[in-house]
Amino acid sequence: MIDAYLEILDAFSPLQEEARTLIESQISIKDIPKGDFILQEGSVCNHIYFLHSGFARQFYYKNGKEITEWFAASKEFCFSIESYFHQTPSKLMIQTLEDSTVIFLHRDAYMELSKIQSDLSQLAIKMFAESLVFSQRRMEHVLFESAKERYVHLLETKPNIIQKVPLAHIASFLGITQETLSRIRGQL
Amino acid sequence: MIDAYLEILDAFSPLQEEARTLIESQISIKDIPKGDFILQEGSVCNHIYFLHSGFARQFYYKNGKEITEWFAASKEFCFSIESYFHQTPSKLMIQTLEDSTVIFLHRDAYMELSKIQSDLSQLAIKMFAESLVFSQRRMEHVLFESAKERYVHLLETKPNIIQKVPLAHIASFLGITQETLSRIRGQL
DNA sequence: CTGTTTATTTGATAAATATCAAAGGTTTTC
DNA sequence: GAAAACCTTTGATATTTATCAAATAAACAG
Repeated sequence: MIDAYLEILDAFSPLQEEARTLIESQISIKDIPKGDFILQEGSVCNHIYFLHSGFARQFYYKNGKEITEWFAASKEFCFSIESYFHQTPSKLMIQTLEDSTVIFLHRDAYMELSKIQSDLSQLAIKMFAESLVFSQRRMEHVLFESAKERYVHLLETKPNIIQKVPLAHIASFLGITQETLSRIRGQL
Repeated sequence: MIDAYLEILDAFSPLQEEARTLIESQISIKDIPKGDFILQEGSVCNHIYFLHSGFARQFYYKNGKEITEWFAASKEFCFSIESYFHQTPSKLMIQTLEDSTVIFLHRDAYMELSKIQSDLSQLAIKMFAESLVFSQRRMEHVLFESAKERYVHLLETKPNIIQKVPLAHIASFLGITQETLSRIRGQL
């Protein structure tokens, strides 16, 4: 399990033996049953989470409504960007939608090690850079595509999401209402 | 001029003397007259640009129309995230809207130095992390605020933009048409 | 299974924004 | 300082999406 994790990190940015050993020393693994929280509202996000298996949803409350910000599938990462970087209480929650196995990479330890081991700092740079590219692209979709186009795009990039997630969550992720999404689906 | 630049970097993430010296060795400074391009379409973005003075606009073409992605004011940074990280030809252009003085930090040299000097890698991590937080926040505005709210928010964060930038650029940045923006202004 | 909750669809209407067209304003340029 | 180019506003209408209300459909618990 850890090997698979290290391989995925290595594919991002190459890691020598030393870096791998350091990472191994700073991770922990937990099984989290369906419906439980990986990150709770109000607590500080001190880890980057990797879903070894399972499926999770990131969401927060806005005007009393749940807003889904992101879905993390198996072999993907998630964390609260703002809480992690600013060390503030998270308004974001991360909840499993299936029984999941999650690898926790501890922030402070990782940050410290990244100062003395350049493979680790390069990995951090690469990961945050890729997130930034990704975030930028999503912005473009949100600004210039219709609700229908965004839904189609989501289906293409996360085809299995439909089976796993209630419509309302997908709608809030797309920034539209549930009714609109239902009508869009009717047209396809 | 370079000192002011190093101070700003240092405020992001502390830099020892060695790191400062290395950065100084990798920057160049250019005066760029109003209307000229800091980054042209099709060329690879090999620098992070810092506007020592002046004002610039980042934009690209989508369906033949100019879309403004961002404005960089004096003492701010800009670059094409995607071109810089993926080393692909930029679809984004950066054009000055005033006579400007720009400090260029060279990518490859910086990346190499960041492997051997941890202040530099920590600076990169910090800058990209902050960009990510910022991008995330903008996403939230775009998804859940009306055109009017976004315009008001822009006025609050960049109050001098109105004097410097034609309406059409602001409208495309906000993801709305020029006519809608004109009507919003009429209501305020 | 059967009632209850939860999720999804459908309908009628309202609000926000886009589109197309044209009229006024400003700047710029020679 | 008049013509041209550019920028901004205004009007009429169309489209997209939200809102509110209700009807089905599916999942779940006892």
